[in-house]
Parts: sequence; C-alpha cells; structure tokens
Amino acid sequence: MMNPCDFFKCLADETRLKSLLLIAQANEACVCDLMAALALDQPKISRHLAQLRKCGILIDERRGKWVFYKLHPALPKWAKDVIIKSAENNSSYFKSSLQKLNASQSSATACK
Amino acid sequence: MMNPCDFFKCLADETRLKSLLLIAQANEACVCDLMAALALDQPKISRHLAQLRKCGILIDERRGKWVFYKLHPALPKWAKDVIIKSAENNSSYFKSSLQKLNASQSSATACK
DNA sequence: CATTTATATGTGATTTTTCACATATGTTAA
DNA sequence: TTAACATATGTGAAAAATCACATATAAATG
Repeated sequence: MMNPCDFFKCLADETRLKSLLLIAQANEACVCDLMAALALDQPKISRHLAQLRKCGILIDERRGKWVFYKLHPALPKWAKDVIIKSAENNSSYFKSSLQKLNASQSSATACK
Repeated sequence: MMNPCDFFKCLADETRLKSLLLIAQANEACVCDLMAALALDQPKISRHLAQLRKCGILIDERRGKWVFYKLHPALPKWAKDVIIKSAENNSSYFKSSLQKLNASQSSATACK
C-alpha cells in the first residue's frame, strides 16, 4: 500500500473524489455511468480512474464492452473507512451526481 | 466547513500531513518544535500551518514568543477521525519525526 | 470484416501548487 | 529602545498536476 500522503493526493481532486464516493455508495460503476453522473468527457473520467487503479484504490473488471470499477478488496481498512465515512458525512457534496448515477444504472439502456 | 475535496487537498502534502499527524498525536506543537521534528526551514512550516489554519483544520494560540497549533475544536468529527485514524494506522510514516518532536518538547530548552 | 460502441493513453499546453529568499511583524530581554 | 528571538507573509521562479485533443485498443454487431 502507498503512503498516506499519496493516498490523500488521490482523493484531492474533484473528479477522482466524486468518482470514489459514487463507487463507494453504488458498490461499482462503469465509465459511462460516471460520465453521465459527473457530466464529464470520457478521457477525463478514464484517466482519473486509471490513476486510482494504479494506486491500488480501485480494481477494474471488464464485462463485455464495459469496464466496471470498484474499491480494491485489498485496500487497507483505515483507507476504506476514510472513503466510506467521507461519503456518509458529505452526501450534499455529491447528492445530485448520485441521483444521476442511480438513474443511469437503473435505466432500460444500462450497461450490463 | 470546507468541502471534502478541499479538506483532502490540505492533507495531500507531506509537510502538512506530517505536521497534522504530529499535532494529532502530541495534542499541540509550536512552529519551532515542528521545524526540529521535520527538519524543515521556518517559512516552509509557517506557510503550511497557515494554510491549515485558514481552512479551519488547525487553530493557533500565541503564548509568549511562541505560537502553538492544535486541531480546531470545531473540526467535524468525520474529519477529525480521518486525521486520528491516519495517524494510528501509519505510525511508520512519521515515527522518526515523532521521536524528534518528543525529544524537542521534553528538552530543557523546550518552548513554554 | 467493416462499423459502431466503450474505454485507454500519448502529448503538449495550461493551471495549480510549492518553493526559496527576502522582509515584515510581534514578543521578550538587556 | 535596541537587540535578539520566533513567527508570518510578499513575490517571482520552479515543479507538479490537470486538461484538451487526437489517437489507440478492445469488444460487439451487422
């Protein structure tokens, strides 16, 4: 596991943090869901997810055309707790994005 | 309180993070103690502490020539927990600095 | 097998953050 | 009140992070 400073650097960007908080609450999300939820272009989402993957915070899993991201199972408990507690205590920070994510994931055209 | 992204930006720098972890474990520290513990020059320490103060993470208290910093009493519990848990679970990251801080604070020439 | 859809990454430009040095402010003691 | 000590901050330079756009890769579909 990386040192705590590198861990916090990963959380210190709006796109990465919101992606993480969304994934923490939704269990998993694919790139297109996050694009819809955050209203950002595809390369931007992919690049930030790649950074979180390379740091060991997320793992990716391809299912057909889509790539799903979830919290890395080997993430230390304290680090996972930071993400979970941050999500639980800052719902207003990403509430509207979470609504869009839920809409996207439950729509008839959802990735699956 | 700031949004969680700004909070994590405050933790995403080695000088600021180590200062915070040291203060969390020692309850409080003055600038000269942190200079000794981290082996950094005075303006660098002061500037990072100022940033943490302006964000509401630390409060300062002047006592004579010295200025002591401690965690801000109004810091939200989740944010305080992040700092405390990070300290508890990453002792090796700042162990040697903590030893120097303890030595500095308990020395005959300690600030008081 | 050509096309469409989904995702990843190379690269140079831009923005943000950090640094280093000088200097200012505040406190104590001679 | 002058000197010494402790801390804070102004400012331009350097470094790091992020962005935007183009392009590459991978899977499904007709």
